[in-house]
Amino acid sequence: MPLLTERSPLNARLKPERQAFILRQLDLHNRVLSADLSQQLGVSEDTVRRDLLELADDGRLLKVHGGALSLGYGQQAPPPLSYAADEKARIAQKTLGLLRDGMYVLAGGGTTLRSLIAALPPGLHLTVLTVSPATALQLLGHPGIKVELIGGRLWPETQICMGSEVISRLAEVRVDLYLMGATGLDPVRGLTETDNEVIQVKRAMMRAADRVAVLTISEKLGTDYRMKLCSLSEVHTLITELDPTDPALVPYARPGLEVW
Amino acid sequence: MPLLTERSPLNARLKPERQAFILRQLDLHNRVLSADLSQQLGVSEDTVRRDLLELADDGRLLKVHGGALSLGYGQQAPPPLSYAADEKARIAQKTLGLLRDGMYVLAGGGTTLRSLIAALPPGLHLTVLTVSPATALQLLGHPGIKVELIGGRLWPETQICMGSEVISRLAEVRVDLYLMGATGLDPVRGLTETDNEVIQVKRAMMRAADRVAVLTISEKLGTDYRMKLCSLSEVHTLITELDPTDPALVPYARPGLEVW
DNA sequence: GTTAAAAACCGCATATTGCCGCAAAAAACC
DNA sequence: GGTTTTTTGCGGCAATATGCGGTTTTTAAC
Repeated sequence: MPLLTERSPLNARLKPERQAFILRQLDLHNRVLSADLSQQLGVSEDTVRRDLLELADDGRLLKVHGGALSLGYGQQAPPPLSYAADEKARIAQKTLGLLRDGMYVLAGGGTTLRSLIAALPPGLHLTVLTVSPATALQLLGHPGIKVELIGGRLWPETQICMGSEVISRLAEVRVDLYLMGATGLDPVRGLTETDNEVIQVKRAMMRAADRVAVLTISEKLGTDYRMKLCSLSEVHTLITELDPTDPALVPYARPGLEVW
Repeated sequence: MPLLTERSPLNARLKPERQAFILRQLDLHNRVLSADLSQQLGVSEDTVRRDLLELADDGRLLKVHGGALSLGYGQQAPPPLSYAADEKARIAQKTLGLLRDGMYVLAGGGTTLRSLIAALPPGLHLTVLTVSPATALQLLGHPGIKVELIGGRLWPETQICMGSEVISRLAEVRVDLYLMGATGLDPVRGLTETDNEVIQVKRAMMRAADRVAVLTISEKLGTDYRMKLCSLSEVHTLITELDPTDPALVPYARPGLEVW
């Protein structure tokens, strides 16, 4: 048992100093262990853990079992939620009803998906596959979720990985559910997109999934674009922020398509 | 028994003198403890506390539990970029000398890499492969750069894709340069890591690259961790924020290793 | 799966610090 | 010299911070 060397290592007796030290270590190594910090700072692990909790509450780091991680270097700004935050939160809440513990889920990009991720309950255990690095990074904040990133050429316009490499990877997997964001959605034309590459990727994802759920704000209902992705009959669940009985949703009701 | 430093505390009995003394101590040490000041000044801790309160009200210092901190403490680790932004910017500037138009480059994760990306000139044409989604996303801001994301299981601890899938993908590529961040770097033990998985990925990247450059702030020089990644002889270029002639870099000088 | 170790959590005891009010002392004022 | 104002110290009490023992949860190993 080492005697206290007259003073703790960095004279970090004041709480702000301790916490600054912790953040500095995090910057340096991206991860810290409570046990290490306890020894370096000369305080009990309980104190370290309380510091980590405070810093985590302030959004300065991500607390995990045994220590802490620096959170996504870039996107530590928590409020990048887009304009229709309320609607998307409602969509997220409904979507939770689709998720079961242990599921394999494909997730696209888009702000609606981000909102869903923010609403995921801590206890949920999922394996999520995605072509969107942003989605993948955001999912890291949820300890129960395993994240599989499908790599390939990353395009600036869509911020997702696209290309033949991605398609062939998707052909090798099978998942329970595909959570898809929509670009254009019309009762007659079905789902439409502006980019042909995106269509190829989304189709590959649909083929890989037992069930396809489309998440979209009602604003996109009735819009269509040049390129057709698929017809509504290939979608199993449609989730909007509206009540399922809302008149705007009537044109979409059909056998085999659940409207939530 | 209070030691008399530089000035007899008993001479500083008047409030203005006491407060001046406190501010001087703060300038000197960036931190003061109420208990210490009470002893040094020969007044009660209550008086010290009242002094600190006044000074805090005047915005001259930051009062915390147990003492006070010099201002600017909270700004030491602002969210935008990590604390060693200056050093990393200098590293980035040097690293640009390694890059040529049309190159294929492997990039790791880490804040040093992010700083480099921020410093990339607009005209530069590169193809960058990376296992770090955060790095990939940041690169999207540069029009001239093609981004290839190597997918796989994404781990929260490191925020990079790791695993056998990544390794086998890396075995299939060949690039001109690998820009590597360092965890531990020691003249004797070479490069060391805390995580065995990371080592596997980094080794695969080294095998894929004609040239390996290690980017690190000097703070990491002389640190080592449990697991050995490789010896210094396998590194071709070492870039720090220091001048290449700096004494701290002397132990690293050897044939075949350029120190920038 | 089961089991064992580690970490997290909880409540509590304790020590330190902060704050309020008061009274005495000092200083300032007339 | 007497009065007023400021300053200081002290006691009591609340708030904070920290460590410790016990239990629960998580993780990892088998």
